[in-house]
Amino acid sequence: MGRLPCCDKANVKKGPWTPEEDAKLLAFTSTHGTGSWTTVPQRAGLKRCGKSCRLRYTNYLRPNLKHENFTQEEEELIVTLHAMLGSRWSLIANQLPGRTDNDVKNYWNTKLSKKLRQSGIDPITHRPIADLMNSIGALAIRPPPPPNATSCLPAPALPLLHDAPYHAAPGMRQQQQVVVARIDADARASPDHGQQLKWSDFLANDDAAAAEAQQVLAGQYHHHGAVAATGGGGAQAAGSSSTGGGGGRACGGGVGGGDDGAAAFIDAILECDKETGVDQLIAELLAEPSYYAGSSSSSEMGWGC
DNA sequence: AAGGCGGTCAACCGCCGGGAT
DNA sequence: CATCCCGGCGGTTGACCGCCT
Repeated sequence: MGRLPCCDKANVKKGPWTPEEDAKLLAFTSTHGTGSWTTVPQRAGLKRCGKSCRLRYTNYLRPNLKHENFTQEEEELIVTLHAMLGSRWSLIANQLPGRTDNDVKNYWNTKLSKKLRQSGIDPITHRPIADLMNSIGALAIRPPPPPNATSCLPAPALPLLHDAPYHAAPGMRQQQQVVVARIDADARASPDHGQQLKWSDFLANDDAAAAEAQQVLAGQYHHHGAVAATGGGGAQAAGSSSTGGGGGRACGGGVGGGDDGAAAFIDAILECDKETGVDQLIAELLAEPSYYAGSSSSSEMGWGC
């Protein structure tokens, strides 16, 4: 059983707000305040869902909202905070007076993420894309093709040994999309194969992220000018690729810094491979031409035709 | 001129957490 | 403790607009 709808959808208007509706809502909120949104539509004489009223008010009608373009300083702050908090837009928006979470989210999705990508920074991890490709290239090992297979293997055939459940902080959810692929030999070759690396060992908890954000806002963060540089700064804020060093618990190293969970996790796996000699096996497998299809870059990565 | 296409952004949807009962 | 209700949040959608061919 799903939840009951928040309002009677049959009698509720949807779509863009008219100036008349805006005026009614504004008049009501200015005299009565916002109070209980579920009763606002009825009391304000609007055929709208309460949630719709709240959204319209907070994103558009609320006093002191900025409607002009984002400034360079705001851009840099968004990038920095996103590097630490992930897509927790309301938290980010709280640090930008006059901006709403919807504003920040839209601006990120349409402009900033693209800008970062063009600067060679992965907008999800805030690490240089080249680094990520190297990591993935070292990890994405594919099983030998079946005898009758064509030279093109589908990516989903990858075994996922470390795709274990973890308690991703909300801001880290997108990092679930990072596929960490390993070969079975890894687990067998490891003397500690009973233990597995887990994302959770490498993820910052919310408090830590929030604390760091506060440090940034307190002026302890020295940003690096342009967004491209700030992206690097984001990577810096999240720890360099070597900060995860020492590897994960399974291989006896220390746990990577919590503020760069994904990077530390990947680095720990690489470190573990080194200790167990699996990296040699991986290198041999990578050197085997039959694992690759064609010569395009995506094919070289073994991701299809 | 018209259709295709991509970018932008307001709005919706569904889930979640917290407070009230 | 369990359930309900509400507000808040993040992801997604779709309308609109301008540019290009």
